[in-house]
Amino acid sequence: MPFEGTNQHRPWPGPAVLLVDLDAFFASVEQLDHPAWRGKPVIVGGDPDKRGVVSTASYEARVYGVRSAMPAATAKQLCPHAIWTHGHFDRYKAMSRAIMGILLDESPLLQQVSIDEAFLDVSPNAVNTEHPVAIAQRIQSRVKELGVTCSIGVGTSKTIAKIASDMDKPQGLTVVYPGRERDFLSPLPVRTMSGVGARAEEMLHRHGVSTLGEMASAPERLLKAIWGKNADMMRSRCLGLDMTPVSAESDPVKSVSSEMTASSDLRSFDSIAAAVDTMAAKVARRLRKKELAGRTLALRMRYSDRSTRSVQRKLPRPEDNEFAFIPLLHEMIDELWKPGMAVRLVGVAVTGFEEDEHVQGSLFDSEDFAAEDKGKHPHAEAKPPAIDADHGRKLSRATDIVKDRFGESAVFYGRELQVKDNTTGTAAKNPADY
DNA sequence: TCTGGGGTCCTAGGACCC
DNA sequence: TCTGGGGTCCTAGGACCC
Repeated sequence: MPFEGTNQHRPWPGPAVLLVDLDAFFASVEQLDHPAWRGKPVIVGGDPDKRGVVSTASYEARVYGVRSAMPAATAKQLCPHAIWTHGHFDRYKAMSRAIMGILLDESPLLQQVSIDEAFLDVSPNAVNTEHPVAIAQRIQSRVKELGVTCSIGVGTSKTIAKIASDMDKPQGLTVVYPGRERDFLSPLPVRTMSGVGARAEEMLHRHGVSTLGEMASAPERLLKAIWGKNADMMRSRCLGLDMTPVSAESDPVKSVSSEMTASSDLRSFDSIAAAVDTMAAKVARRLRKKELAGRTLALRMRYSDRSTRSVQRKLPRPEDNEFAFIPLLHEMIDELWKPGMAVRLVGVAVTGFEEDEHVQGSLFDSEDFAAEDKGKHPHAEAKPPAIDADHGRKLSRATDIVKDRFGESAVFYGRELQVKDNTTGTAAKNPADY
């Protein structure tokens, strides 16, 4: 194989990028923490009987055809004897941090893509004279000492490293030497390229384009129809001409959201409002933790036929507490839901963060709010909000303190209690529940 | 009781301004 | 009375990623 092998004597001029991908990460951590589970099929995911999906399957479970994102009910049929867990996210985060620390030992140019994936720029230069393959091998052995494994792709760009990392799993090391990029990419199916999803693949196939080599010479019109202004970029990536640098700076957060699929469809305003209130409280709490406040509030619903609709509204000013969100969200429910409709998912999102603009309580702020609110809603005086903005901020900070001390499930709002049994939402994510 | 949750980015249409 | 575009902001929907 011209692209594989780990011959360190072959010179490596120019840029070198690694993509480090942790193998079946969540399942591997579970097997590390539960010695009795090692060598056995382990599935981390939601409940098979509550519309859950598979988050990660161990390689022993993959033998049975179990895959990530598969309905948990399907996975259960394929592998009835699998060991099942909802997972321990805080534990995975801690392990991920430790592994990212190992990568940072090798190069400061680390771009973490997700909890289990990161790019690392290890281009040889005056400071780093070591061969990229030697660095990759050392990373693999150091990660293994922590009790999990990783696969690594080595290439001259992020595109190449990413695709290479997928070629041989688990514990693979795939190297594409400089100058070999086009030959490596050209025979691969279009779907292997990041950015080509189900929809793009289908359109490409319909036009007789099935490999990256064919995509590189596909008509301008076709690529434009699929990727718009990114068409040229996608074409050059097929040619191995990706220049996107590994970026150590993390992008600012642009939205914070929470959604929940009910284990059975919601059919009343009260049950929908209860779920929405819970989502609003979760989003608000995460906003406060991140010291963010947003000006745009969005509500999303998925109906029993799986169609989805959303509405969004501007707030008079940036907010970070649920008492500012909930009255508005209840009005938005009326836009998306009419009696008789069955709802399987509700989601709440906040966007529109202005730089450095987390809001702390101020008397002037709450007067501004009242004035603007009156202007928009002429009848506001007849129906004052149950909790004013200032009181809401104080109340939400008080609940934060209780939750920090006693855990997320220590505080519930009245409506939340009604749906606690009915949904697959917050309860499953809370480590305290296991 | 098949098909999650948390994100980012792009597009298209309408409002609005000049 | 009939009529242009460019720019920007907002909204809703959808593709895609892990």
